[in-house]
Amino acid sequence: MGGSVMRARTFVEAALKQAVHDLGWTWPEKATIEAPKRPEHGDMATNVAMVLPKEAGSNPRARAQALQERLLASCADDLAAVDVAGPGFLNLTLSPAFWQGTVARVLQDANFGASSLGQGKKAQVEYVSANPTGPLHIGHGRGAAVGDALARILRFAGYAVHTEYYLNDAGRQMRLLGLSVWVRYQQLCGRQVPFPEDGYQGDYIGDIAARIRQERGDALLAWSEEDAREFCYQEGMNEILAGIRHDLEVFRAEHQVWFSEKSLVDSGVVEATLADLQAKGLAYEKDGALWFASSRFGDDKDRVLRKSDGSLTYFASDIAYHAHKIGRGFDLMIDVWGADHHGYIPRMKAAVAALGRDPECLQVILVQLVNLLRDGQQIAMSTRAGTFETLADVCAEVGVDAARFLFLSRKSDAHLDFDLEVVKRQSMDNPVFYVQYAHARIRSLQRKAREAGVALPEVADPALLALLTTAEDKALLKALDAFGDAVELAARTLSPHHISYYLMDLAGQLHRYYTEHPVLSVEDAGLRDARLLLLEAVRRVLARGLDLLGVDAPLRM
RNA sequence: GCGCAAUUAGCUCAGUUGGAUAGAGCGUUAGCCUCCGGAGCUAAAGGUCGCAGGUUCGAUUCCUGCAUUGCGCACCA
Repeated sequence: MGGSVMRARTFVEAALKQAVHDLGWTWPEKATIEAPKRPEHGDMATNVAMVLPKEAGSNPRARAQALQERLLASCADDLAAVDVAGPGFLNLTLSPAFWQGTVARVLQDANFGASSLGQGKKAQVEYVSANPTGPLHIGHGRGAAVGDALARILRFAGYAVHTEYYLNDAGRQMRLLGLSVWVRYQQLCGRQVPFPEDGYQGDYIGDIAARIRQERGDALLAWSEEDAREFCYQEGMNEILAGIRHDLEVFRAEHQVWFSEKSLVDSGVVEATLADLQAKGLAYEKDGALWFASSRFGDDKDRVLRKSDGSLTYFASDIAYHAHKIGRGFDLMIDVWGADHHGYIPRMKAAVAALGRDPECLQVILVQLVNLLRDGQQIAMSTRAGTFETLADVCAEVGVDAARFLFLSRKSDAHLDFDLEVVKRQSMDNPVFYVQYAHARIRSLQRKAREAGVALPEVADPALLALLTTAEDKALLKALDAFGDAVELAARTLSPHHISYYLMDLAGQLHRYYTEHPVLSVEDAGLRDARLLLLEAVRRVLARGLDLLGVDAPLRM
């Protein structure tokens, strides 16, 4: 077997399947292969002997013993031990050489840990998509971190990923934005105009109005009400949007496409989609409104598409948008939403079904609200500006790395306390420093080595790697080997936090190793070189893992 | 009232195709610097995985009921 080019799980799976096949049995779907928690259970364990059909042999333990003999005969070089345990578990211990080969695999493969899970399928991640009516706040930041990390992880897992921001530039909120700016402008010009009750009250509205007045003077007062409002809306949205784009760029959240809702309406895609639904008999007129028969696809009730006053609901353009996505050939559509929109999922899935697709093509990631604190005291999240509530302000205070890592250290659908003082702290309260420190420590060691004239060996010679024999060596090697498993888990479950947990574990292994084993001060030059190679492999995996989260891997701290 | 989610150590949380004695950090306690960065490491204490049933060789994981908490239930966005 070619154990030297495979990850442990891949190797074990192939060897086991071959052994099962050789014995004339078929691999059961329920069989699992996993790294056991307890070291005495070997490096990899399988329940295959227990879940094989009864007719395959007398009892689980006997089947396990047959497999044991088979494996020892065929893979003696890579297997140090095969044990039958408990009710029929098969515990495999891989040879030291196999684990040591992990260093070479990492150093030779620039994409170590990458997966072919996605098989090149087209996936789209739509995230943030906040209405451009004000600056992004901390909650949007969490959505941005999750969406962006998801895109990075899915790319690494073999998907062709596109990222997109859906711009709600049509509808009531936008009219209200225009009106809010217009009223502020008039007030600046000395007109006594009452501010609309549901208008946007943030200071940024006044700033926009002031800028318009600075550029145009009182000229707008002579315009028609409609023209002035339209102008104020355009100016307001453009300025706010520019701010959003800037904040996202600083936050390292990339959107390849900014998709305009207005363009959907103007180009007739919305009307065409509604007509299509009607033609299929899935939309109908009632009480002067147009309804979508979403209850036929599992939703609680039917939903309005066009109100009796003739205006479209947001749901109508949302359906059209997803029809457009489907038309662009995405196999997987991922929408990142605020968790308070969870009630919206059944109707959106119903829409996808009505458009003729498996509703599973749409995966909605819910992102819970962020509780912003300072020293345990909650910071009010009002619409007023001034406190540290915008994403930009928070990033300026705690840094992008710390903010992103914290957002990605928890399941997205769980409440999160974001304490500004804790996130600034450089301790395990704030794991980003723990992981980054591990990377910086290795860099520091490599600097020291260079200064001492010690070069990293160009090839990871198995004879050198054979010197990596301690318990800490093996723990580190196994952790490196497991990177691909973490990537696949994160991609499969659309959960970036698995990468964070993996990195905290790997960093912990590194710190332990560092404390336990000297590298440069060791007598034996061969052992020194072997350890340098191992640490470079760890550094590369740390850097790649951090990159999947959009977090910097620093040279020094 | 209906629906969705959550409930794991004192605190904050991991634990996804059901696996062997349930994990991490913080906090607490006791240790580790003549040595490459102590922003680190080691160890201890700490649990009826909300409660009660069920499914099976085996359940924190799957099913049912109940309790508590949060969110959602518009011709709102």
